[in-house]
Amino acid sequence: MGKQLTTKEKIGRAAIALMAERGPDGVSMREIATVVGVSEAALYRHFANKNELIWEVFATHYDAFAGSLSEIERQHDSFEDKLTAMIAACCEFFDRDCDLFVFLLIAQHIQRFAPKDYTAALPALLHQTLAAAIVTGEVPECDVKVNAAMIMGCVIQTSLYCLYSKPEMKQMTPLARDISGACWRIVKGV
Amino acid sequence: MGKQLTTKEKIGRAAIALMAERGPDGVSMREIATVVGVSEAALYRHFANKNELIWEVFATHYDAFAGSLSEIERQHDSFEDKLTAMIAACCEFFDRDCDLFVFLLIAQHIQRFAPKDYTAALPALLHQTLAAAIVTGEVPECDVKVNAAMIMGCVIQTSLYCLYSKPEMKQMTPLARDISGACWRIVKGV
Amino acid sequence: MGKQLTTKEKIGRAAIALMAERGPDGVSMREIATVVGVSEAALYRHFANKNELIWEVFATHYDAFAGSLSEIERQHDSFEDKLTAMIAACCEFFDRDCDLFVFLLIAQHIQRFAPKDYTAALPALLHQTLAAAIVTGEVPECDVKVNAAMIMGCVIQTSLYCLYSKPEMKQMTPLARDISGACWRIVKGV
Amino acid sequence: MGKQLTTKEKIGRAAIALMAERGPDGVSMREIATVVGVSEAALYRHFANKNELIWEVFATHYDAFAGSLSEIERQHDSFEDKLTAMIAACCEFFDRDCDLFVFLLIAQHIQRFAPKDYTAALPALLHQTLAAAIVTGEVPECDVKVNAAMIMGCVIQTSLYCLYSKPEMKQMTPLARDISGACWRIVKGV
DNA sequence: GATGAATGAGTCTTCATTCAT
DNA sequence: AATGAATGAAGACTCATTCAT
Repeated sequence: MGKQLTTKEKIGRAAIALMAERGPDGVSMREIATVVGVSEAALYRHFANKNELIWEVFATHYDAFAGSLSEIERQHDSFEDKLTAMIAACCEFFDRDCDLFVFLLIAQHIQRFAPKDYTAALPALLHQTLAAAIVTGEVPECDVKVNAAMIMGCVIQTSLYCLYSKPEMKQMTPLARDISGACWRIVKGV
Repeated sequence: MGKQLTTKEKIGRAAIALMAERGPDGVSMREIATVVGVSEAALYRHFANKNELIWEVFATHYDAFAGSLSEIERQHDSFEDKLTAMIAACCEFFDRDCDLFVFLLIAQHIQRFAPKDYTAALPALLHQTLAAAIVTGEVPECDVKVNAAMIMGCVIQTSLYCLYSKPEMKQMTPLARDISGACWRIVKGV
Repeated sequence: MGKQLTTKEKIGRAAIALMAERGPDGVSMREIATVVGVSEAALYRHFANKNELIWEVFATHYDAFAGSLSEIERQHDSFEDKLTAMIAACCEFFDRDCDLFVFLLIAQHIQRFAPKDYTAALPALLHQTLAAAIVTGEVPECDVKVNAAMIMGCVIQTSLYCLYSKPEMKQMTPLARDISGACWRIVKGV
Repeated sequence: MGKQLTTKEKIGRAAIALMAERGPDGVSMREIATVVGVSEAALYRHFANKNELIWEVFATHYDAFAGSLSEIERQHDSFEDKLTAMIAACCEFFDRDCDLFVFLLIAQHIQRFAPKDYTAALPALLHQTLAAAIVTGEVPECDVKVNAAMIMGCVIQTSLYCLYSKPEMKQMTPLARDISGACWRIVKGV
């Protein structure tokens, strides 16, 4: 049960799968329609145009993912626990739905389709969490944004490594402890 | 003096500038030609087609950059010095020629245009350097590829942060010490 | 009534008319679209590409024509009657739809667009008919393929003569008896 | 000796070879230049433009061939001898220089490049020869143009048969007697 | 909800041709 | 004689989008 996808959801999934691989500009509406098995015109019954399709699909999943990470953050007390749990969640997410992970976190060009005042929720979450940890003295004073960026970099780049490792893609979950350990050392300083 | 660029070089620069921003698929030959100030057909006297233009421009600069990093690596003795110097070089490169840096290191989709047997020189360089440091005991045993990926992630993601920081782009060079410190802690372990 | 052509058929007719005159390479998709009165893009809803357009149009009509000749062949008993009737049919065809005749029989380059294993049905029909006549003793032993070629040559070249005869094109039907007489003499030998 | 071709001659030969296969519209100036081994611009030092190149190359060889056939015609007395010799000459020509033969006699579209008042010398020669034979009573009264067309058809279509016969092209010379015999029967009537 | 047909603008690419050197 | 660089026009084809049904 629950496997019944609406046409709109199918379109979203197809867009994600295709664009994870080739980016928004590399995927045509025709291609998406073909994969879904509907006519091109049908796409326009569900999304006003290509831009809105991309953005709506992105925003929906991005918000959901950011929300779940935020939830995880709230469920842990120490910064180290928060960090470890969030990174573990990212790794599990990658292993569960690699296309979506890539689409959300790696296809940078997606930003082009964002509304003017859009601010990315994920970096923001990391900033706050890190800032709070500085206040509590768990981690020493540091440039919050730079350190948040490095943490994201550790996760994203290892994902890319897993993605492109041949002959068959590697799993991220086994690397979760290594990554969170490294990130903890990044912020913990000397 | 000496700044006389050939048409071919101008085409390459235009392609880099445009594609750094929007990726290969987001830039048309017409656009490149317009920026350079020549006809579209003129591009084809210098590059067989769009794919070759992309790849030749990428490979030329990528090889040069990888070569210079390799040189830097050779000029230092301890792993910590190597790492610090290489990251500093990356930061200076970003500040000096941000478009090219982005085109080379961030626009991942470029890989699509690579010949079959292509292997990226930059990760390879990091792998070797790190592996050697493990042998000498400078850094403890670890998964070389994962740690190399995290180092690259730290550099790339902070670059992205600088790139998108408004109102005006930030410089990477002031962050060089922070980044190399973090990377050193990543690999040095507990 | 009944003359309502679908767009696809109109495209086919336009292609035939234009290519009969100038050959496949001499006619652009734009030209065909203009003649039909649709956009260039519309052609691609009906044919995958130019090659397939050419080949599908050719094959459809060629098969139909070969089929009708084959039917005529079956309806007659003696070889002389078969030959006479088939040549008469060719002449009537030319007079009825000169463009199509030229497109099918004269524009030799069409063969370039054929699938690998394609064998022309018309020469094959002539070969069989002639071979059968040799078996029954109606015509003396001879090189079937060479004689079939000469028969086709008589029809095609007189068609060309009619086509280019000025001021106004000549009719083939009045020449039918002359041509079939000549062809009969070719094969009957001394 | 004598194998030293001028650049202009090389261009002509290249054009013939390429256009015999794909027709004038199927061959680009670039292709010709590449085959000859000169730049495209060099072609324009020898021919004003593509049309003139095609026409000049065609006219030169066509006139030469028509002249040689005309010579052969003059060297024989009876119509049967003339016919036999001319057809033999065609067959030898085909075997000696198939590309040129095809370029001259089969690529019909060449006519498009002819000057306004151009009249084909080869059909004219046949017409005259045949008309003269009617006057002398060697062949019975008949439509000169139609019969000339059929004779040409016999030669051209058998050439096509040889051209396309696989695996390796057939020779025309062995068929010369068959063809001239057939042509003689065409015109000799009952 | 969905589709087939259509389109104008745009894609990459090739064309014949020119011209300074 | 020859060439490398250039170009405007045209080539085939794809794009996102619309609309009558």
